Amino acid sequence: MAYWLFKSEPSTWSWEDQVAKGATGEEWDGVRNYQARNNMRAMKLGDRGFFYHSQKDKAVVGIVEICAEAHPDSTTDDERWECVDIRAVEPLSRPVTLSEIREHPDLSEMALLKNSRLSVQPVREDEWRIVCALGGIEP
DNA sequence: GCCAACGTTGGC
DNA sequence: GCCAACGTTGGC
Repeated sequence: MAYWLFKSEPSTWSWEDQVAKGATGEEWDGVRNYQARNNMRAMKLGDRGFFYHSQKDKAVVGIVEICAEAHPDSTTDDERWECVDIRAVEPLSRPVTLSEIREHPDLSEMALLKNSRLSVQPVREDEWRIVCALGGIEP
């Protein structure tokens, strides 16, 4: 199983919006960046991801699961762009903020810090475990 | 609201 | 295929 991180501005699409979609989930559409798209193409059914709120929150707030592998993005006719569907699994007991991640010595390699503008990122298994621990949930 | 970083576009 | 111009993102 692989791990990922999905970044969203809460004013555009928030964790609460994601939770409201329930087990059916929702397309992670609108991505127009090749690196982010390639990451989504690499995702397998059942892979897990962090849901990160950018802008005001700047924190990982929940766990999501891939519930449909890459398929054409319904918001465009441009066949270059694909997306996966994700569904909310559970919220973190407490959000893990960007500053906490930055301060943690074992999280310094996270794409969130190294490539802050990438909206869909891979997360290493050790990073996954640490952030889950900080968030007060089981990995 | 500003600005740095960075990805994309388009002219050459 | 290079690179300048431009647009967008996201932290501060």
